[in-house]
Amino acid sequence: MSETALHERIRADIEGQILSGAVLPGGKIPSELELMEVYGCSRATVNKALSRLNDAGLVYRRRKVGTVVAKPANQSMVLDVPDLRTEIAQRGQTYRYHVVDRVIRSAARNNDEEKRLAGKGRLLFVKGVHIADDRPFAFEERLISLATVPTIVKADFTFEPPGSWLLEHIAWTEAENIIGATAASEECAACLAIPVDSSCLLVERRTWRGEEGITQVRQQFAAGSYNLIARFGPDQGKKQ
Amino acid sequence: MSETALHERIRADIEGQILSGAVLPGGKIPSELELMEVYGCSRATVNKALSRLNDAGLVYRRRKVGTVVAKPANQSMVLDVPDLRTEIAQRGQTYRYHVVDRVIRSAARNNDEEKRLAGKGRLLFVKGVHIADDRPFAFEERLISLATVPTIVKADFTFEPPGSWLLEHIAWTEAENIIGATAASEECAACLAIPVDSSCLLVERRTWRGEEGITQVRQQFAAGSYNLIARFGPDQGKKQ
DNA sequence: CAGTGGTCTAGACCACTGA
DNA sequence: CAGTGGTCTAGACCACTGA
Repeated sequence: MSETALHERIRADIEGQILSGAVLPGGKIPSELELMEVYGCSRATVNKALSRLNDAGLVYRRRKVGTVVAKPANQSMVLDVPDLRTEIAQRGQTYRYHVVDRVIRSAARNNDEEKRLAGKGRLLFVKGVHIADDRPFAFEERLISLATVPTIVKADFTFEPPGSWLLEHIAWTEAENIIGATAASEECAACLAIPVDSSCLLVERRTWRGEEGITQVRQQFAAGSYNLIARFGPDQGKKQ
Repeated sequence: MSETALHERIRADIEGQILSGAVLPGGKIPSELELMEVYGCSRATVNKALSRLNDAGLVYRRRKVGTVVAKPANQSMVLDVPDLRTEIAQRGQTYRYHVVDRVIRSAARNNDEEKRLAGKGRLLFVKGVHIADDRPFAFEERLISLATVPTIVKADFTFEPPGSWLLEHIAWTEAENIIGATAASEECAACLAIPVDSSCLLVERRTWRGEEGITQVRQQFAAGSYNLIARFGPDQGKKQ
């Protein structure tokens, strides 16, 4: 085995040709048979390289036609949505979560979204503040489906905030984030120690496991105190 | 060949066991040799299934140890960052871009970021407002590297806004978005027809082609008028 | 029909790493 | 040392699809 695998070298070669513009969108990549000769390897190896490029969306492949460079209509970026406790710890700050309110209740009768989340069970509502180095950092209101996550009623959130607890105990299969701005309500402003109506970053997230809703959460951050970062680049694909 | 490929069936089987919680994080997936017997297939086939799970971050694999279910630390979502003109058109609204200012200048001497973007060339600065159905929608300040994109000096932005022009004419390989909130400045408030200091969603984006900077842009949206949406789900991975 | 990719097999040698 | 994954080969049959 050489330093880097051959299939990886082939993949990088072709990716380079695409990104440098040497092969334009719509342009053809050599067929697997041709690449076998160029690299003096088996078809399985070039197939692996081309399949990865296909998975990454850089090319598409069709029988008889061959492998073609895709158009960069690809405007999707990768947004890391980290656990707040983890993120604050990584900054070297001390983390604390303060529970403002904690109630078990049924879904509101006039709220279809809550009813979908609750299913046939009840909801745990938790309101709290994330605190970094004794300064309030995020105001959070969260609903959790007890039908999906019954064991969370025993959790102690002064020890571990509900978001982190859920991450440790439940695998989600689907999530949606809506990111916007809002003006701080009186309660939010009091919790974050900022003036009423000042500008806040607002993140609303819903997560599911298959068809079952797990949680929905609304987080507010004082403007400038926190940003989300989304990236697109060639250094993707490294995990764990 | 059956309806779905065998490697895909194996992948889905194991994914199901992970997502349902039948195998917990840290739990072991059978070795390739064991799975060969279970599914009565060759090692290459189970390897392909397990490799895809590894790429997706659901498991990690180590020699001698085997394949282990990863902790769901995997909090990366896909954020679509669409072209504003396209997005407004898709909503069925009429789109217009109003140029507030347009200047060609050198990088500011005390601004390292501008100097990196400019390289050895000058910068095109464009300030403008995106308008949907005659209502101001976004306030935008943009710098474009003329070293990288010299032909943009001839573009008519009343016809096509600079962001859309760039999308049509330049392929980028890397992009970074910083998403936060801010309070509207006097100028921004005037352009968006909102009160000074009201809450705005702020998107700052930089794009590169290889090592060369293409553009950096700062867009502000009145709170509530626009949201970004990021998703994670099983319907990912379909491209083109 | 003929070219191209999709998938699979049976086997091989090797690298890494826990015991 | 022994088990496990990483990679590769040479070959096979098939499905799809443009000409």
